[in-house]
Amino acid sequence: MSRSTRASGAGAYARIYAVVRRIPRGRVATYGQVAELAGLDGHARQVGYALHALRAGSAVPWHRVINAAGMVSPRAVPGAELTQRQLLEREGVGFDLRGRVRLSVVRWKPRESS
DNA sequence: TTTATGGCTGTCA
DNA sequence: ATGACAGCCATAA
Repeated sequence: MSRSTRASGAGAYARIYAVVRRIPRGRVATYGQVAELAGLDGHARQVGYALHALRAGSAVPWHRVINAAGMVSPRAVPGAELTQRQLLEREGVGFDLRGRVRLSVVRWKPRESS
């Protein structure tokens, strides 16, 4: 890091992972929400990239992070969204007929002690 | 260094 | 309610 340490540095990733890791099972959070909690308020996209950088085996439940529409993003890799959906369903997250979750119900609420 | 792309979001029709 | 467009910004090449 020759460049000075700033909020938008590589440390941002660790912060994002920390937030995602805090998401309890059976609950989901939107990219924008995670970004805000990670201090990257407004940089929802950055969260998506950080999660994309993760690899299988990471302790980060990336599948619990979805977009503001309440559904998994149609990533470049076909089938991946189905995998995320299955993981969520396995945790008790109910999906809509259109493949959307009820954010009003499964939306993770930080602050409150689970 | 610049260029191109992207796991989004919010607004308008 | 859904569908389409533009904007923002960091990462990777």
